[in-house]
Amino acid sequence: MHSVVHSNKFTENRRLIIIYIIYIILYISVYIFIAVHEYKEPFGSTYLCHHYPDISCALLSNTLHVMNFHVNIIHRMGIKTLLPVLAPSTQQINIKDMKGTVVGIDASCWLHKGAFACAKELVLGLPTDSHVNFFMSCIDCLLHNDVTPVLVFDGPRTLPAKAAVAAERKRKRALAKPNAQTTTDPLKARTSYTAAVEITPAIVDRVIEASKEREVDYVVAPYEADAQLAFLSMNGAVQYIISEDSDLLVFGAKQVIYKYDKATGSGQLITQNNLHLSFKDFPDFSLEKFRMICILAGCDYLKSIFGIGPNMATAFVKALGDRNIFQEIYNLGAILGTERQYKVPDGYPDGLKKAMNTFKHQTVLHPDEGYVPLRPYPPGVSAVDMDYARLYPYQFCQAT
DNA sequence: GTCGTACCTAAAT
DNA sequence: TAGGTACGAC
Repeated sequence: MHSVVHSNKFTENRRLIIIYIIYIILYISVYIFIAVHEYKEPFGSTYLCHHYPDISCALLSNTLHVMNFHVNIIHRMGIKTLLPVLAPSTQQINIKDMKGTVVGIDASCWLHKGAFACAKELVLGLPTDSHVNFFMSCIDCLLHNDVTPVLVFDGPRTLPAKAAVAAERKRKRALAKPNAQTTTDPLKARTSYTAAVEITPAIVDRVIEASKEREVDYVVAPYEADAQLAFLSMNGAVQYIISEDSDLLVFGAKQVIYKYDKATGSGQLITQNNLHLSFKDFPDFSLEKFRMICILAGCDYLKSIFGIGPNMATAFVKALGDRNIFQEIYNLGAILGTERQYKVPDGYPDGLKKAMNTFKHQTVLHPDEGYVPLRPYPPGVSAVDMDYARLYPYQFCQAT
C-alpha cells in the first residue's frame, strides 16, 4: 500500500519533469527560430514597416537591422524644429490672394481653438455652441472671400505606433478634470479645463452637420488628416492647405499655410517649390531628399537616431549624392558593428562619426506590426506616393 | 555649433 | 494641442 502511493507520486513527479523539459525545449526552439530568422531574413536589405495598410502614408517607417541590434528610424507627426529651418522658404499670404481657390482645412486646428473657448462647458457636458460657432465663422470667412474650403477631419482610429502617446494624453486629460473642479483659483481652473477638453466624435458630428448646411465638402481621414490633406494637394484637388502640421510638406503637399489668423486673414505660406531656399549649397536637392532629411531627423514621440537633428541629417543627405540612403546607413551601421573604431568614409561629414557611434546605444525597438519587404515601385514613384494612391478612394464625402 | 530635455506660452470671447 | 525657448552636454 505504502509503496503504491510512493510509486504514484514518483510517476507524477516524473510526468511534471518531462512536461517541464518539453516546455524548455519548445521555448529554446522558438528563441533559436526567431534569432535565426532575424539574422538571415532582413540582413542587408531595407524594410518598410507597414503599421497598417491604410496609414503607411502617414507613417513612413524604415527599420534597418544592423548586425545583432536594430536601428529603427521612424518619422511621423511634427518635427518640432522644422518650421524654423524652413523660414527662408516662408512668405506672407493673405486670404485676398486665395480668391477663387480650393483650400484644404486641417479641421483639428479650428476644432481645438473652438473648444478652447468653451472648455469648461465641454468638459462638464454643459450645453454650448461656441465651439461650433467659432469653426463655422472661420468657414464663413473663407466663403465670404470666394475661397472654397474642403474640410479634412482626423479619423476615429489611432495609429498603432502612437497608441502609447494617445493613452498618456488620455490619462493626463482625465487627471486635469478633477483638478479643475477642486481648485479655488479661477485661473488654474481655466488651465485645467483646457487641458481636460477632448475633441469627441460628437463635436465633429456637429461641425459636419453645420458644414453640410453650407454645402461645404468634407473628408474623414482613416487615421490622421495630414496624409489625406497632402494627397488632396498632390492631386490638385486643393491649391492650399491651412494647417499647423509640418509633416504635410514632408508628405508632399504643394502649398501649406501656417499660423493662419482669421482676424487678419493672413498666414505664412510655405510652397514645395520654395523648399530649396532653406537648403543652400545643395545642388541636387529634391523632395525625396527633403523627406530623407526629415526621416533621419526623427520626431518627438518615437526614438530617433541620437545625435541626428535637422542639421546633421541635412549634411548626411547632402553628402549622399546618388547613393541609396538606406543602403548607406546600413553600411555605416555594419562598419560600426564589425569595427570598434568607426571610420568616416570619404565624402561624409566628420560629425557623423559621433552620431553613428551612438547607434550601439540605441534601444532595441520592435514596431508593433510585422515587416513587409520594400516593394519594387514603378520608376519615379516612391513608397509614399503608392500609399496615397491607396488612401484616395477612402471616404470622400460630397455634401448633399 | 548641434542636439536633447524640460519648461513655457498661446489658442477664444 | 502645438510651437518656441533656455540650458546643459558633447
